[in-house]
This record gives sequence, C-alpha cells and structure tokens, in this order.
Amino acid sequence: MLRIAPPTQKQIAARLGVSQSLVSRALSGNAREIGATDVTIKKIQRAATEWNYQPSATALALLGAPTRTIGVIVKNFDDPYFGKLIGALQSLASDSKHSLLLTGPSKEDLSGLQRHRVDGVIMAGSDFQPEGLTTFARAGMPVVQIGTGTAFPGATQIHMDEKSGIDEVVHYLAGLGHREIGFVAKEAGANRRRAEMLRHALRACGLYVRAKSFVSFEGTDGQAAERTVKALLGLARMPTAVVAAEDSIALALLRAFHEAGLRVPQDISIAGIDDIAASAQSIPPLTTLRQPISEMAAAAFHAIGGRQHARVSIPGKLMIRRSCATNLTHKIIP
Amino acid sequence: MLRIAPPTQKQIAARLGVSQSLVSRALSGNAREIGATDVTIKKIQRAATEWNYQPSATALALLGAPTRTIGVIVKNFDDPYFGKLIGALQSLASDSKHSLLLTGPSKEDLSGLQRHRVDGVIMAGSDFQPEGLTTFARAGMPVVQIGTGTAFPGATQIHMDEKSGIDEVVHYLAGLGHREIGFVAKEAGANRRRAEMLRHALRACGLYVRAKSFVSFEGTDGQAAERTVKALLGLARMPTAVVAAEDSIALALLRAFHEAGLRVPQDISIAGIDDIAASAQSIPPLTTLRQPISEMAAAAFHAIGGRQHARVSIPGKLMIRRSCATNLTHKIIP
DNA sequence: AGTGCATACTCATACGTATGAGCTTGACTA
DNA sequence: TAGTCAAGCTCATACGTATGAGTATGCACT
Repeated sequence: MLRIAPPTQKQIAARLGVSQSLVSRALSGNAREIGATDVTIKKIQRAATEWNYQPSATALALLGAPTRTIGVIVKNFDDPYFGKLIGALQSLASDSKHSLLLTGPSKEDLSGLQRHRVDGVIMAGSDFQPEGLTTFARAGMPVVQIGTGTAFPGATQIHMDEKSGIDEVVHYLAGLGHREIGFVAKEAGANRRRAEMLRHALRACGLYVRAKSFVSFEGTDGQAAERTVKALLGLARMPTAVVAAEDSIALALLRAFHEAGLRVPQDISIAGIDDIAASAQSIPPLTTLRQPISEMAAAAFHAIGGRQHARVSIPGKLMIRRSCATNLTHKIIP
Repeated sequence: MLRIAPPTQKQIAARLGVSQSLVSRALSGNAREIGATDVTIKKIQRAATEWNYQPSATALALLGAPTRTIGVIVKNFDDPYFGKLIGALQSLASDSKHSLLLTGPSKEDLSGLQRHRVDGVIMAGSDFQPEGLTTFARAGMPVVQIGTGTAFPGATQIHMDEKSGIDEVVHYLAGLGHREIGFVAKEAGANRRRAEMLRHALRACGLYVRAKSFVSFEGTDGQAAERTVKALLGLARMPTAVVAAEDSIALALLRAFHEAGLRVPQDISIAGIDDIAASAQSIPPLTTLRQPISEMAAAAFHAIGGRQHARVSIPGKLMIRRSCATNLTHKIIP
C-alpha cells in the first residue's frame, strides 16, 4: 500500500501557484508584515486546513526550534505509582502542546533522547542514576529528577517532603497511643533514608527506637510478607503499629497479618507511604502518606522551562483511613 | 547558561580537516565503497565517539528515514493495567531501538503525532475512537489498537480472547458447583459485550441466566461498591458467585462484602478480569482472568512492522487464587 | 519621462545528513 | 610525454521550514 505523507508547504504552494515562503508566512501568521493580501492569506490557510497540513516537527527542529518533546525516563513500570505520575505528566504536556518521549534508563535509550533533541529530561524514580545522564546536564539540557536519593550535578530534584510526612505519621500513631512502632522496608537506599527519618521522628516523640523492630522485607515473591510477619511476631516486644516504606509492602502485610490470624487495626495498626490506587480498596482501607503526584509533576514541568537548579520539596498528605486504631495493648506501659 | 549542542558531522569534519560527506560515510560504515583509507575512517570514528556524536534524528527524518518513533495513545492512565502495558511496550521498543511518543487522545495530541512523523500508532484502550485517527490509517500509517470494541478501518486490533476466557471462568465456577452466577460491571460498551459473553457461557453450561443478577456498578466513589453489594444482597435468588468485569471492581466488591459481614469465598465467590498488581495481594487473593499483556504488546509491535490488517485474539490465563470456593449453599438445588 | 515608493510578492540560504557525481593526485603504461 | 586508471577524496543537492534580502508591478508626483 502507498504511504501517503501529509502535504508540505511546497506542495500547497505549487497547487495554489504561489511560493513556498509565502505559504510559510501565511501559516505562521506573519504574512501581514511583508504586505500580503488578506485574500491570499485566507486562501492559503483554507487550503492548509482542507488538506490537513501539519508542519514537520523534524524540519522545525532542524532550524533550531525547540522540539516540544520531553524525555521521560522510567526504570520500573511495575510500580502503580508511576502510572499515575506518567498520567499527570502527560496531561501537563498535552496542555502545553508538548509530547513525552518515554524511555528506559539504558544507554541506548539515553542516546535515543539525545538523537531526538528533547528539550528536557524528567527522570522518575529514586536512587537510579542512568549512566551518561550527567553528560546531558553538563551539555546544558534541563534535567529534573522526581524522587529522592542523590541528585545529579546540575539537575533539579523534586520530591515529597518525606521527613515532615513521616513526622506526621509518627505523631498520628503516637497520638493513638502507640509506643512500640515498627518499620518494614526493602533494603534499598530510599528506604534506608526513610528508616533514618522514622528513627528521628520516634525520638522526637520521646519514643524508644528498637533496632529489632526495623524489619527488612526480603524477596519479591508471595511468601516475602509471610516471612516478615513471622519475624515481627517473634519479637520479644512486638510493635503495636507498623509503618511500611511503600504501600505495596503495606498491602502485602495486611494480607499476611490477616492470614496469621491478627486483625488490622484491632490487633496491629499499619500505615503505608505512597497512596497507590489499591490502598483505598484494601481491607481495611490503608492509612497512608500520599505522594503529591500532580504537584510534583507540575513542579517538574516548571523546572524544565525555568532552568533552575533547585531542590523542591513538596508536602505529602496523610490519608487517614482505617488501618490504624487506638492502641489498647500497651496503653499503660510508660 | 550556554546550551551546548552535541557536535555535528560538519564540526567533526572541520576539526579533522576532511569533508562532511566523508564523515557521514565513515560513520555509516560505507566509506570503503568510495575508497577511503582505513586510517582516515578510524580517525573519524574515534573522534565521533570521543566527542559523543549522536546523529540528529530530525535531519534523518527529513531525508525520509523512519523516525523509529511509535505513538502510544492512552486515554486513562488511572487503570493500573495500562501501566503494565506501557511498560511492556517500552521494553519492546527499547530492544528494537525505538522510542515511544506518549500522548492522550485529544485532537492536538494526534496532530502532535503527525508532526513528529511517527512510524506507527498504538492505541491502548477499548471503545475509544480518537477523532481523526482514521485519517491516519487512511494516510497509510500503521494503526494498532490494543483492546476490544469497534475496530478502525485499516487498523489491526489486538485483544484478549474474552469469549474463551469467560467460558473458562464460568466453567470453573460451574465445576465448583455454582448454579447462580452474577455479573457486576460499569455501564460501558466493553462491559456490555462481556455481559453478553457471560450470558452465552452460562447457557452453554446449562445454567439459567437471571437478568436481575446482572448488576451495574454505578459511580466511581467509595460507596459505589456498597450500593452494588446491597443490590446483590436484596435479590430473591442471590448469586453464589459473582464475576466482575474488571479487577478494580472485584477488589471493591471484596471489601464491600467483607464490610457487609459476608466471607469471601465461604459465603460468596468472586472472580475478576485483568489481573492487576493488587489482585494478588487482596484478601483473599483474587481469582481472575489475566490479560496476556506482554503477548499483546509483542503482537502490537509485530503488527506495526508488518502492515497486516488483522484481528489478533490472544488467550488469557485463568489465575486461580482464593476468592472462589466450592458452593455449599445451593449444592442440592438442580 | 524619470524618480520615489508602497504593495505583494519571490529568491536564496541555513539547519544536519545521505548520496550520486565530480575532482585531484600519483603511478603505470604506451 | 601524453594518456589511462585507480585511489581517495570533495562538491552539490535534496529533504521541509523560516527568514533576510531582493524584485516586479502599479501609481503618484515633479
């Protein structure tokens, strides 16, 4: 089958019997300045819309115009949180007539971005530094990272204010009477920092920090949660509330505790971080610290345009649902 | 700050004291044919890698080369199923050195795809026909739809074989002794077709089709599930098993039934369709018909390359987990 | 009739790359 | 000493668009 390309200015010009340059000016709206007639301009514009003319982005890019294309690097699409984030970014891009070029973190992906001359790069995810991205930043390309972890030299970093958020979670749990608060996380950089923040928050509330209550969630299989719950149940001083470093872990714990015969929140309270879609539909609905996704997306877009090397910290929001309850067990213990 | 663009062939040529055309040939590997020396070729290649040369995709596109860019149209990013699908597509794109241009379904988004001269378009989602996409197909652009619903003229449609899948679900439930099987769905085209398939499957298993057991899930708020469960509980002949048209609905039902005091699966069995990430972590883990996401993604890529106007139907997989149990209630009733 | 000048355009060039055709240099042949 | 030929390059052009500079036409004024 014949591949019919959209018409070019040249083709339109030929059919109307005018020059390509006049078509260009008529369509970009500055034909007046060189004295073209309204009649001619209208004629050209009508022909363009009728034949469904679309300027070639590639030709424009060649002239040095911005490509109106923003690279988005995502390492792990499995995380439901990224789906939302990409959606928010896409919506913003659409509004400002931009497009998103979606790629992975590999070297080839990055050179793809470079070949396409993207106007900027947004990388979504904590603690991953694609090899060669620093080259981009050094070359003057706006680079924005949404997530925590070590920032790139010359990149804007945007993230939830985890410290205040975790403070709020701990304050909330302490207010419910919990004195023994545990933490469950996978052994990654971002989570280690969250653990440190939790320790700090616990101390600030005058609570004791028990090393053994900080349990690592090992593995990705279905049994990982069971193992973690077992470890938690085996503790001499079992926590009455557990903070999970991510909602996906919190949801897995919810199920594992249920299967172990413990009721959430009557027997143990669980709080998460992220507020993924499933968290509102779990049994019980999960109390969690919501990532300010649309705000972060907006900040990222703004940063791409503004060329500011900054760190933007946006407060999260504690979604109080039903997975945390007043502590009855340890109420008396000082 | 100065925006440093990557070097061009011209710049490399100037610094090495050769012509741009020689650089072009040396880098594209056909310098031999015009008799260039190995020494010169190596010299140019070394300089190119050293200065991190990347060919301008825009210049190549201008020459008529494929842009190695595939448009992906997504209407609704909230659905966790699309996150997985996009991930699968991205991975395939990466492997074949393509990029994904992610856009929404609006008219501006579509013209963005046209301006960027994408090599093909994949639209993810059932029952949405972006205005103007047919123009693309007519112009000879490969268009692939992943999802059910009315296909475009000239587009390849790829979807799960829902009919066989639903047959399998019903057969499974009937095998567990269920005679009264209900259906819950939002009132959309795709779901209406699924309802029809369910009716057909019920009849094929010799089960009675009760109009009242086909309940619509109205609204998107938290109470929608409660309302649905109330409607189900109010039925004269309450189903002992319920098929939900989407996992997100099934999960909401799981919670609503639990809050209404019914145990799943002892008191009522629930099956879903899609197998989103949360379904494996629900209480109880959801038995559901898994969308063959990576297979569909692969088929979509293949179709973009192959220019076949076809319908590809890929079998789903019934993930038997723990939300369906043997029917004890109606066991005796014929 | 010649000059000035506004009107309504067209021409030519650049962007970065690929590629067919042309050019220079030196060695070898007649 | 001119002629042939191959080796190793360079030149010129096209792609689609924007834009500074140029051009043809008509009209008024002296």
